[in-house]
Amino acid sequence: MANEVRVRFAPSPTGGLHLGGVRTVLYNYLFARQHGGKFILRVEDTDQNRFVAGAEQYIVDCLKWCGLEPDESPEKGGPFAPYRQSERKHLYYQYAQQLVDKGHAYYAFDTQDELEDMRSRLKNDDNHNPQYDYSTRMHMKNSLALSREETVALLNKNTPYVIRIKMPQNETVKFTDMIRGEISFDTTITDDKVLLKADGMPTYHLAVVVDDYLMQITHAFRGEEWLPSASVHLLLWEYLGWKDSMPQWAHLPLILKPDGHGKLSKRDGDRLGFPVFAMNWKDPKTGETIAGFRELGFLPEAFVNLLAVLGWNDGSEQEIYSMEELIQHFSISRVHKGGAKFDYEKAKWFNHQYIQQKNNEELAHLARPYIETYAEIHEPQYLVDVVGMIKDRCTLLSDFWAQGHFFFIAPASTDIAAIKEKWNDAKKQFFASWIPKLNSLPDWTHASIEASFNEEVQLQNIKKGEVMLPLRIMLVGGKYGPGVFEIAAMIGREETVQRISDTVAKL
RNA sequence: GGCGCGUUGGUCAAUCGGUUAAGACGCCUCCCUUUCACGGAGGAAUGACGGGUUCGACUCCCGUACGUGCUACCA
Repeated sequence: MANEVRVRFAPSPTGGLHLGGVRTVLYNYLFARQHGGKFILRVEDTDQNRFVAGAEQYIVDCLKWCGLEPDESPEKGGPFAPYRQSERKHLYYQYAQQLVDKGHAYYAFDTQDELEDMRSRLKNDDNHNPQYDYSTRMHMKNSLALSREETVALLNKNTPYVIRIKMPQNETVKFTDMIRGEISFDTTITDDKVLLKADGMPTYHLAVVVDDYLMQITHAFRGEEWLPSASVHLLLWEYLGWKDSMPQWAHLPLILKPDGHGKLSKRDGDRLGFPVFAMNWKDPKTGETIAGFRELGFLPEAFVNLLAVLGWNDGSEQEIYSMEELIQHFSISRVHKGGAKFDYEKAKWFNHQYIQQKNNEELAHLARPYIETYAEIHEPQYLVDVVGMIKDRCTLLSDFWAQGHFFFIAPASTDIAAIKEKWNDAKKQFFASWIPKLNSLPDWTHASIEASFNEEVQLQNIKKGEVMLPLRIMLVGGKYGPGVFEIAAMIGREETVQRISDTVAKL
């Protein structure tokens, strides 16, 4: 137990779960499984203003869909419960107080207005963001600048306050990141971060340290955006006297917008036409739904695979990995330092690969909902056969309808124009005389249909190519799909004849 | 502005001082296919820039540029 690997994913339940979040989960999960350790889901819901109903359940559902289920979580429980920081509120104050007692933190009574005032007063071209730090703290309303009596008086009057860390001056904080190697910061440049908010809730900075310690986290993986504040966390580990139990850090590279600047955000999805969230997310406030990979027709295995290799590779040429292979091959030190632009085309390629790998029974099961939205499926085996015939040309599960609708219902629209262009009496005659032959064909197989077609071509002295495309368009609606005689065999005699005569009538 | 982190084709990327600088996606050409795909064979396309160190740098060091992140009582 003492040396057990324990990692955690600590999302803030404020909305949909982003690609990058899922990748962070994945890397945590792989690392835990690889070391026979535990993967913990801890919900960081310390900001009550940003509470979003359903967001936590959504995250849990996403992890389930991806097959990345935690060993300990708010819903599952575990030896370090509760796993929701809002339910651990009572834990944090004592540590903040401990820091104040040791002189590493202090009470600050400044109101929002006073804070804003200081910032706007000090803001200039050389200082875009004035900080609450060594240079300003003695001019503010806090227990460092005020006398002991004044402080006590304010406290007794129940004046709202926060507790801030007192960042030391001119110290260098160093640590070794598992991905980036040695990283150092000058403590002077970071501000006196709020540790405990006026509502009694901890900020991320305090909560992450306290909970990582209490939950015996051994390795902490998080996004690169946390790097600048790592010095605060390191100092906290030290000041709280827990330095020896501090986890090893790894700051993951960001996933960037495919077209240029900045990290990928949910807005980019709508803008560029691809999903950013794992599953559909419906914002309970606006009612707006943001598309997810799942609903768009991605397989969870493909989604996990493509995320795994976005920023990591094992040095080989392998690109397709099962979860077991990922667990075996993954290595945090081979994760890239630089951010990666997300490439939706490549993402689709992965999904196509996984669709091809699946057997037809499984695929039929997965494609079923996408088809049932539009048409009734009478015979399960029929679906299985159809899926087998069209899976080559399906990249997303949703493609099964686009590529196979004509197996279930007559084409909603037929590309008449493409036939009309070269339509003539000879072709008209061909179909007119072929229909009765079809009606009297002794057996209805793609081979017999094709043989009959060839015979008729001979008889009418017409070029086969002249009538193949019209036939396809009549049955399918457009210039696509598997072999036309296979389609005819599948949809049956009656339907085939019906579609041919219906289309001919329109010409 | 300050500070951190990063930088190999359009994109994902291998290389861990000596290679004709892999591979994949996408793109282009051809083959297969009387459709569309799949598949097969080819092709175009890469070390930001400038200094060092070294017999030798994509690889190590330093600058510059560029990108990106942070700079909240948000995570």
